[in-house]
Amino acid sequence: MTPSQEPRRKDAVHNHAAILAAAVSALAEDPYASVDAIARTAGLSRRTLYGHFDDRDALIRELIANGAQRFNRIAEEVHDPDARVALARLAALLWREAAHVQVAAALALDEAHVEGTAEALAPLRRRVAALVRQGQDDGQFREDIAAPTLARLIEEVARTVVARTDAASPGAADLAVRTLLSVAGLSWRAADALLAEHPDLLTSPEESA
Amino acid sequence: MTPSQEPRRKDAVHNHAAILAAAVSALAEDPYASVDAIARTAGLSRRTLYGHFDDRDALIRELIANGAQRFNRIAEEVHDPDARVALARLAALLWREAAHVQVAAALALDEAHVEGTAEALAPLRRRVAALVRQGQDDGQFREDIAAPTLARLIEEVARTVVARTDAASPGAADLAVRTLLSVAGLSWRAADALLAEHPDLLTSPEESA
DNA sequence: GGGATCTTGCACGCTGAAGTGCAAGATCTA
DNA sequence: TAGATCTTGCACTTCAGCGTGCAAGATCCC
Repeated sequence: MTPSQEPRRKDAVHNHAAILAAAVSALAEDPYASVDAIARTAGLSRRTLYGHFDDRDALIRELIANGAQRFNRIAEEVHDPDARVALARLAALLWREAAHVQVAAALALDEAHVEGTAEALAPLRRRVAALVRQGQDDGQFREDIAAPTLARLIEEVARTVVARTDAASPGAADLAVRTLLSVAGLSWRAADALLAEHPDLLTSPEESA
Repeated sequence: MTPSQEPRRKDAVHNHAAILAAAVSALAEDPYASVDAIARTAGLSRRTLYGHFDDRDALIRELIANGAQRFNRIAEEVHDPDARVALARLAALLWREAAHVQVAAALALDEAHVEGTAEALAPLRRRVAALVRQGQDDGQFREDIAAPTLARLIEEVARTVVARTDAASPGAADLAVRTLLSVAGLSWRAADALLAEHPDLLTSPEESA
């Protein structure tokens, strides 16, 4: 609520960020990583962590807030008029935040934080729901499953694919995108054709060699 | 290994089973349910549970063995020559074991028991892998994803759908079946048509009114 | 009924993780 | 460089969950 702080030393600022980053990677591996493990991952002592966060929960809450902001921003970036393309793009963009998504997914399933994450991710959820409705209205998405259910299904499958796939392996992002289009109702050939028409949705989002 | 026991009192036998059943339902809700919670769910004291199982791990192992046997038996039951139908039927049959599947899924993700569950479920896994290969050979399943990857994807999605769906809600089983066919590469209309041709795959497996 | 078998409550001990206080030392910043 | 700000190690408390010993009472089975 009050992001402004009285002037802090730069190493403190740095460490605060380092702890959050460490929490992302540690929790992505083990959703129940201890405070000690997180601190150590950040190269700091457990005691120091408590200088930055009141308790474990405060850390988690800040993590959620951070992640949600990223995701919701991404959701706003997607503007394609074609719901299929929009869904694919959303998936591709979120893929780049894989580690963050994994943590968010884990926390979203953790009884203790369901509420918080649900609330924070509401904008992203709304975007998905809107996409699904549009996709169905345009006759591009499946109609054998009611829109809210389908939206939820897509969320869950996305969660799973991100969480249970080695993000580093080549083609992993493609697999995620293709899977979501399939769940949305497209045949694999239709999805394939769609991606062929939109090469920007494939593989590396940066135009590296 | 030695299921035969010297004669045990019938209440003891009953309680042993009750504990296993309680473990299924308790762990389905909370994968980290305590021994105490499980015992209480069975209407027994924690102390009694330790009379039936050496420790928590022994309980879990017996649970895995039980569940795996059910699943593997189901996997053997499926004989349809059409891979699409076979996959759908497999999903439909497994759905009836939802609670057991949930536990197995949770345990399969738990670092401490991955190995055990993986081994126990190998037959089911092989069946899925074979189905996928056949489906691809017959040109019915997607070919944009390599067979082993697709098999894994189907497993993961199945896991998710079962775990994250209210098994009691009407049509939940249908949703699971349709989702898996989609992931296999079918368009939703193709899946719909397939299910229309095989009404026995839909809804209640028993022929109730 | 009576002996064997179970169940139960309670009191332990053990472990791991959370969170705190404090004083000494390291690091920034003005 | 000096004072403010951080970091750290260590000792401590709390708490929850696991696993055990034991004796008293309940239940079963012959």
